[in-house]
Amino acid sequence: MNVEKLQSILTHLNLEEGLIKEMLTTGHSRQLMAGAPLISPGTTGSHMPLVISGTLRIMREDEEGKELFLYYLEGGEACAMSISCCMSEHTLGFKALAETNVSLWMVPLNLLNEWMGKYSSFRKFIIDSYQARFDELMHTIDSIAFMNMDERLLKYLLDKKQSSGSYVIDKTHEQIATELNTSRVVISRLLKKLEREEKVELYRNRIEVL
DNA sequence: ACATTAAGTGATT
DNA sequence: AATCACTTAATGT
Repeated sequence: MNVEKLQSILTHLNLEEGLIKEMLTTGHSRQLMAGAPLISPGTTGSHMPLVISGTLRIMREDEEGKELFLYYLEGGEACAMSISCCMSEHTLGFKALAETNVSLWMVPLNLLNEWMGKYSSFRKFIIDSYQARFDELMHTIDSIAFMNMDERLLKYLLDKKQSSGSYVIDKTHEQIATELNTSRVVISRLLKKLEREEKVELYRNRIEVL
C-alpha cells in the first residue's frame, strides 16, 4: 500500500539496502486519522514512529493539561523523543497528535542500538534527526522568548502557507491560540488587525493569507 | 425556532 | 498580553 512511498523515503535518506530490508521486515505500518493521538504523556513507547506522509504535532503538556507546541514532524522525519526514551528508559513526557491524516512506519526500539552499530547511515540518520529537532526547538524557544505575539502569529500564518502550499488555513482562532500558547481573544484581535492591514481575510473556520 | 460554537469588542488588570 | 463578560454571527438539529 504505502510500501513504495516508504521505500522511496528510506532511499532518499541514503540508508543501506540491507538496513532498508531489515526495517521493512521488522516494522509495521500505522495510520492515524486527523486529530488522533499517537502518544500521550506517561506512556513508554516500544516503537519509534517514522512519518511516511502527513504531519504530526508534538507538544508538551503541563499538570493542568495546558499544551505547549514544540514542533511538527513531517514526511521522512522521526521522533527524536522516542529515541531518547529508548536509550535512557525514561517515560515519555510529551504528546503527539495527528495534524492531518498520517501514515507511519513503526520501528521497534530494541533494534535501534543494534542498527546504530551496524549501519553508519542509520547512525547518521539518528544524529541528524536529533540535530534537526534541536534546531526546531531553538526556533520555537526564540519565538516564545523574543518575539511579540503579532510577529509570532504572522510567522505562523506564513509557515502554514508555505508548508501546505495554499493560502487558505482551515483553523479556528481557538486552535491557533492553543498552538501559539495564548488565548483565543488575543488571536482574534491580532487577526483583526492583520485584516485591517489587508494581509489576511477572515471567515468562520478559515483564514486566507494574502 | 432553538442550541451550540466561532468570532468581535470594551473594560480591567 | 491575559482574563472577564458580553454581543453578534454562523451553523447544526
